[in-house]
Amino acid sequence: MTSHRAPEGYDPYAFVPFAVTVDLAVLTVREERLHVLLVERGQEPYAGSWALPGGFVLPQESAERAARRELAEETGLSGTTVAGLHLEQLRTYTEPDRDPRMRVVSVAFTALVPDPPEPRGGGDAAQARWIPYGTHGRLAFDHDRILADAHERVGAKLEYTCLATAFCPPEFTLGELRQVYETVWGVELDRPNFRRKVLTTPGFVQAVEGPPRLTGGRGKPAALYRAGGATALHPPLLRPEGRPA
Amino acid sequence: MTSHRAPEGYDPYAFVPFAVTVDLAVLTVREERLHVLLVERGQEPYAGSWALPGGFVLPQESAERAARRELAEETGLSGTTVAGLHLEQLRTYTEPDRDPRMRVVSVAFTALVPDPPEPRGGGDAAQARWIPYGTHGRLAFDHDRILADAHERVGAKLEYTCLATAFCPPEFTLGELRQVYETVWGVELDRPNFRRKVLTTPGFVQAVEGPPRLTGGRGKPAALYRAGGATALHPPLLRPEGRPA
DNA sequence: CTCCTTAAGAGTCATCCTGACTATAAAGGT
DNA sequence: ACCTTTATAGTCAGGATGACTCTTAAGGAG
Repeated sequence: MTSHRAPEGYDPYAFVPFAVTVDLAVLTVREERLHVLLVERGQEPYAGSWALPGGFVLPQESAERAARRELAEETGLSGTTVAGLHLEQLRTYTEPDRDPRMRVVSVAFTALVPDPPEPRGGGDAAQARWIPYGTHGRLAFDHDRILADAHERVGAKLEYTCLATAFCPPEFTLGELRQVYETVWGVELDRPNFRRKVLTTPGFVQAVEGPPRLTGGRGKPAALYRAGGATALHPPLLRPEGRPA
Repeated sequence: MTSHRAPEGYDPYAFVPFAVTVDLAVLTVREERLHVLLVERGQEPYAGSWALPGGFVLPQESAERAARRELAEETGLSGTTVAGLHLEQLRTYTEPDRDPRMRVVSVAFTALVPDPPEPRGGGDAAQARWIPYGTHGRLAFDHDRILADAHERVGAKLEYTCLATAFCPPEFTLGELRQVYETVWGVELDRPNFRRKVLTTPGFVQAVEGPPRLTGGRGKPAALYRAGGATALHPPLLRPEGRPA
């Protein structure tokens, strides 16, 4: 069988049309908790339920472009801000009955954002809010599954990439970076060991000149760092206890 | 915006229908080389070019079911054999112009098969063949990209999962397992160190009772092993030289 | 039959990385 | 003045790894 032939010969409309959507698992760390951006659905099915933001891919868009467009619409972030965000394709969800209305294939993305702005309630959603991970009830469609997959994926990528800096503002302390790991993994890490690991990995972070940040927090003021150029972590920074599949 | 509303209100047919296909990067290790299952396209576009096997997702199928069905059709493997194969969703390719005929979104899968049967030339493809990785010319559509992504993904997963056993027959020697790593990574590994790592990782492999395999090869006969129950490798078995992104 | 080649398998050793831990410095709160 | 909190420096033992050496057991060439 050739790769792209329709079931009944070549005719673009000889088969059931699929709708293609994107769904976004937008994660952030706020006040030492992992938060997810959710929208409240305004219509059936699942009216009143929380769902991941997302929407249809337009005729001339790639899925990633659609994801960035939807993200800007939902969060009120500027287009240039959204353009720089870490956005990664997670997986595509294709179960025939995942949407009761019609056949919808959804390309899911994960986005990591630093210290997030409060989303505008506007747009087309009834409301869009940052919800602490796990405190939402059941989400619409298969979005529970998507969100769980996103969490697992992000947790795994923290191990062997420098992705954690995507949760941080441009300049951050090592304490804030450690907080990202602790929050996503749900564990406590040893401060000195974490520091040693980050600082001895070439290109993970780079020190920022100037005085320590004058923060309102307690304790000794911390030095500031920027994300370094590296993307991969060798050797990785493994989760304690070994990672169960 | 609610998650699944059509651009112009709710009407399943109010937007351009997308075709949804699956493409398969089926990899195997044969004669110390990585091979890919490719089909020769019988019609335009790209008639005469090699392409990844694949095809349209049928109305009541998930993408994974479609992938298994196509794989059975292309390779002539029995349904039960295909059911047990390692099949993993790789990524979805959605560039608007990736297929010149129409808007086609393709969900790509990676499959790993042990010592492969020669595919039947039958089916609908002009021919289906195992081709040594890299010796094919340019593939049709964006299949070069898909294949490269599959290679990279498999190489990465060998590091931190027990996936390598999916390339091996039910009973295999440590030399065969090492050959998988060497072939996919394109490096040579130290025999004793590889052996130590595999044997000290709980659940990676389990020894098979009985005499060593009477093989036609030279050298001391090797003991046989089966895949153990473990799926993750902790700590991972990292590629030499550090992995560039 | 004997030597050579090949690969399996056992073992050594130094180095690097990590986890656990102690200690000091510098801020805010009471 | 203390106490709490956090950053930062440093130590130390054990595990994992990379680079080796050595022995064992097969096939092939002469």
